[in-house]
Amino acid sequence: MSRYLVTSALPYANGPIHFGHVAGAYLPADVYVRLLRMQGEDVLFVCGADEHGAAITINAEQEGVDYPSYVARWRAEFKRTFDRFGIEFDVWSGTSVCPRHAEFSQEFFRRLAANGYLQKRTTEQLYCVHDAMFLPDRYVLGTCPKCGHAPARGDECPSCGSWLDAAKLREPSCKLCGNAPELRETTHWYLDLPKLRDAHIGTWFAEHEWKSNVRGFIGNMLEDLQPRPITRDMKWGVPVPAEFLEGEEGKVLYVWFDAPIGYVSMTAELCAARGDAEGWRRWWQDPDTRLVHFIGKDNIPFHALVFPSMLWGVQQDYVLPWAVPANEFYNLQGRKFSTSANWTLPLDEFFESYDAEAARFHLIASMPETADSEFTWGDFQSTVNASLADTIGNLATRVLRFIDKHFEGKVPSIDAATCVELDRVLLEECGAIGDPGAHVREFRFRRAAETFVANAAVANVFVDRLAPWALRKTDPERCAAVLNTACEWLALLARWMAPFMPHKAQRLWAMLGQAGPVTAPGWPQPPRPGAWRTLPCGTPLGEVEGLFAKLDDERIAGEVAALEARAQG
RNA sequence: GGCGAGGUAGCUCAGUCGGUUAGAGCACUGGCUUCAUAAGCCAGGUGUCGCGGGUUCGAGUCCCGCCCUCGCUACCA
Repeated sequence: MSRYLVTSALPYANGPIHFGHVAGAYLPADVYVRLLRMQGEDVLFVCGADEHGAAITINAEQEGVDYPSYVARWRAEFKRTFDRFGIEFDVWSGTSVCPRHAEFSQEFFRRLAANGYLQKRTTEQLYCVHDAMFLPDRYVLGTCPKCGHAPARGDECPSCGSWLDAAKLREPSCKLCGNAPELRETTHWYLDLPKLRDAHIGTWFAEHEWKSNVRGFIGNMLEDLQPRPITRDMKWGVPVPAEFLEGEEGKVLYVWFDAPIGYVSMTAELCAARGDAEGWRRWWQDPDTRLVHFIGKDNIPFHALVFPSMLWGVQQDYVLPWAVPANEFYNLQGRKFSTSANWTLPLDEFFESYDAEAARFHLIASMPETADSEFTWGDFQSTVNASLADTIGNLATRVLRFIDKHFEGKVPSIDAATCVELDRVLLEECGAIGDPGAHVREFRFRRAAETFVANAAVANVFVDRLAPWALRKTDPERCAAVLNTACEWLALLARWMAPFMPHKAQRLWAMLGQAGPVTAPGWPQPPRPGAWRTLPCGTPLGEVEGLFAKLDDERIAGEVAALEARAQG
């Protein structure tokens, strides 16, 4: 048995997260974690908000809010969204409030410096006197030195598309205040990625298996790697350790340097809360740990290259990522999610009207696993109606209501010989049965969802073939045996359902008269004849209710219209 | 510009190391059934596998060229 340390990308505390983030980095991780737990693995699921960086300070100041309050608001907002989706981290924190975050981050910096993986460089950068800050390239506007187009951004000209050096823009101005910035010298530390690549990371990456998007992106980057600055001239962030400053003030670790260290410091926060201050080492410095980073594709360089380089470069026996199941992007009805263009699904309204677990399942079933994908209302309706309500929900009600009416609401009886016969029919003649969990472990979430639905469809075929409504009149014992078998299958479905839709699974479990958590018996082995039944005959069933409500066409059309209306303003 | 991914049925997509008549779901049509949330089951496909070449006994799959779509291009998360 391995130990799994699972992380989801730390959401940046500067704006709302949407379905795309959930589908890409949080929901798959939650499903993965729930499955591993049912399989008896030792798992820790870590996440928190990423709370430093220039964008946060600028927006907080524009709103006239202090930084800690600003990020606290987003931290709470994110948590609310995760709660509504049923995404349950073992620890949820934030890089500005996690107790030992600064300590860990500074320690990484010191160790990397001591091991010769940092370089100090002095460069000239544009400084805005009015805003009292060095300007990130994107905050510089000016005239493109190549094509004369204005305004061009400091990083790229929107007209000719060429890469620009902000310092070479003609007539530069600060995007925030409009004043002309001046060039000032500043000193920063750079992470020596080429050296780390040559020392170990290049080989490590080449010898490990990766998702194709990760291998493609990083493989390409490795060929032309530059040292990367990891400090900034700012107030908000983890201070550069004082002994490095030599009198200079106001330097902090670059947000992308300290953010992933949050995975470590938050693990330590959790362990400390459990009374084991050094317990984090068991997760981070024991080679039996499998470190799994769930992220969107925008985070690939950091999780598959920069952070591993840091982890290795400190020479403290940190484990390196075992898997980086990076997803692509999830769009909304043909366009990118966009807060500014109002192309969004307001979460409050969504959860007032729709079942959170149905949403979970649909996001899993349409996840951008290998290519960008999208949420469309039509697809959502199709998943809810065809897969969840018709195939799965209706299976439960057709079987259980029948039993309520004709078998006193108890699991009907079956004898050993009939078990053998019906096992054969169900398991061998009613369609292909797969293990959704096997696909989840391979990070094939869409296929896992598909397999789960297919497993439910098998039972519909079984019930139709055996036609218990006819048997009831001709052979009541056989009728009971058929319904018994259908109940057993429902119990199996409830367990298979649990990682995807934990509450629905629990309800189905209760409908079958089962006490305790549906997760308690663990993840089911693939059913084999004579080795899968668990229900004692005569168990009283619970109250039968519909698991999933169907969505009608008008309602869906209304949502599409509302989405477009919001975007029109 | 560079890099990457993709272009397969009306729609969404799956197709592993090249190997039978190219598959699934949805939608649609017909039949069966009546336990169930008007649910279920069975049956139904003439698809230039983006275009053009090439390699091969054999190409959706490999190679070359072209067209189209999208994303990324690491300093802004």
